[in-house]
Amino acid sequence: MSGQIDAPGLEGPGLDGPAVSGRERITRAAYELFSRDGTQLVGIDAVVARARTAKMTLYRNFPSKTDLILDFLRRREQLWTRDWLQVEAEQRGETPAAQLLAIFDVFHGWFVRSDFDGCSFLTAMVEFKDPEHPVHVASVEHLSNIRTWIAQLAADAGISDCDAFARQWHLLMKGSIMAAHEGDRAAAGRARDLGVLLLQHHGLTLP
Amino acid sequence: MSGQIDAPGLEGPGLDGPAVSGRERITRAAYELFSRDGTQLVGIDAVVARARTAKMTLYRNFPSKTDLILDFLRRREQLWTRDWLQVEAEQRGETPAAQLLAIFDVFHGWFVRSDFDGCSFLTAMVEFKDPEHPVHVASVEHLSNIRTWIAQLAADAGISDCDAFARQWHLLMKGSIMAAHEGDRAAAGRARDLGVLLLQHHGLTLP
DNA sequence: CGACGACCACACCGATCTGTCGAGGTCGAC
DNA sequence: GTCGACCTCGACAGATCGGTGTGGTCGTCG
Repeated sequence: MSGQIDAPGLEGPGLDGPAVSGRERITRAAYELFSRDGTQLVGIDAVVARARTAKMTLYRNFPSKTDLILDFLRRREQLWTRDWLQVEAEQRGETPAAQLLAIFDVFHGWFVRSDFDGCSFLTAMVEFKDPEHPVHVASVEHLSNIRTWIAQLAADAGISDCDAFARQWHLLMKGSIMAAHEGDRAAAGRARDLGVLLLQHHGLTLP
Repeated sequence: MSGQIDAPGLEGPGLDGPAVSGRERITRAAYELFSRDGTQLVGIDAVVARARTAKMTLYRNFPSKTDLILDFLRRREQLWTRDWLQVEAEQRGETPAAQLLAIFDVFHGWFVRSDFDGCSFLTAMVEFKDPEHPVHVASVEHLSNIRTWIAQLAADAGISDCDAFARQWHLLMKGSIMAAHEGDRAAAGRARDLGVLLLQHHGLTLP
């Protein structure tokens, strides 16, 4: 039970772990603060204070705040994308098509959480609008990885031109997340309904 | 030609206008900088420098930077939403359904611009994640106004439950904008294709 | 034991942020 | 001419930013 993942990034021991020290404490503190409040608003001092470490400990492990943000995005991909979204969706659906739709069921549980914090990749991409900024580039890359997974599911479902399909499916995901940001708690269901239309358009019938 | 609007916010005289002074210069400078770079990254000094005014001129007209941002969002709704998006879309389509689809044609022309700067309402909403922050509230309000327009078009098209339809349509719009942020220049076409499916699902056939 | 390296606490740097103040300049109304 | 409204210019306040330096503490390991 305690080991079960029921929310993105909330698993594992907290910062009060006994033997957890140094870099790991900072990485976890940055994850909590960045995922909730974004990266621009949160200062180095806040990260250090939350990690209960010295500022020099941070700068001995990370060359700059930018590197800390990039590390956060990598961790986010591991905890949110892979360990949570992909595991949950593939667990809930039996067929690839059902797994695609299950993404929005998982999203629904995410959107109605009181501590819904949005997609860190989208947030970081918007925060760093300069397309050449490392954080922007990394965010686009992580988003692309999600799309690769979608494309694989689409291929398994027998959909031709699965790359174009994946971009459309991803568009629904991103649109629903922005709608959830606005406060629409039913956004996942709306995206799911559109997903059903798209799957039917590709000749897939659902149970 | 010169009086024709061909891009959001690029119409009208520049800052070099002769009799344009004071508050108006600041408002325009803020529009140019905020719409391109976001609101957090751009400082008061940058706005003042671009407007070629004194800082006191700004603070005599606006109580705080937050109020300047709120003024910018109101101006964005006038120039971008009403004068540009709504005018262009309703001009390109003859029927309400065609006007809805024309939104994505307009979006396509927007996405392929080299100076594509994204939706300021979405950007501001993400920049100020706190749901109670005045800028966040205002952004959600401006987004809601867009949806109201969509719902009216849907009602004119004879769609029942046009509010739910508008939320789905708006979801496609937001998803395509985020995809364009990622660099997908064909995002508008993908959203348009999904829009066609949605219209067909509501029993509408298109010319 | 002694050396080393990781850590902490705290002061500090220069830069930048929002916002304020005052002293003077320009110009139209009267 | 004179007044007053609006403007410009530059300095400054107070806070915070990312990032650095120092001095001292602790556990570990040769």
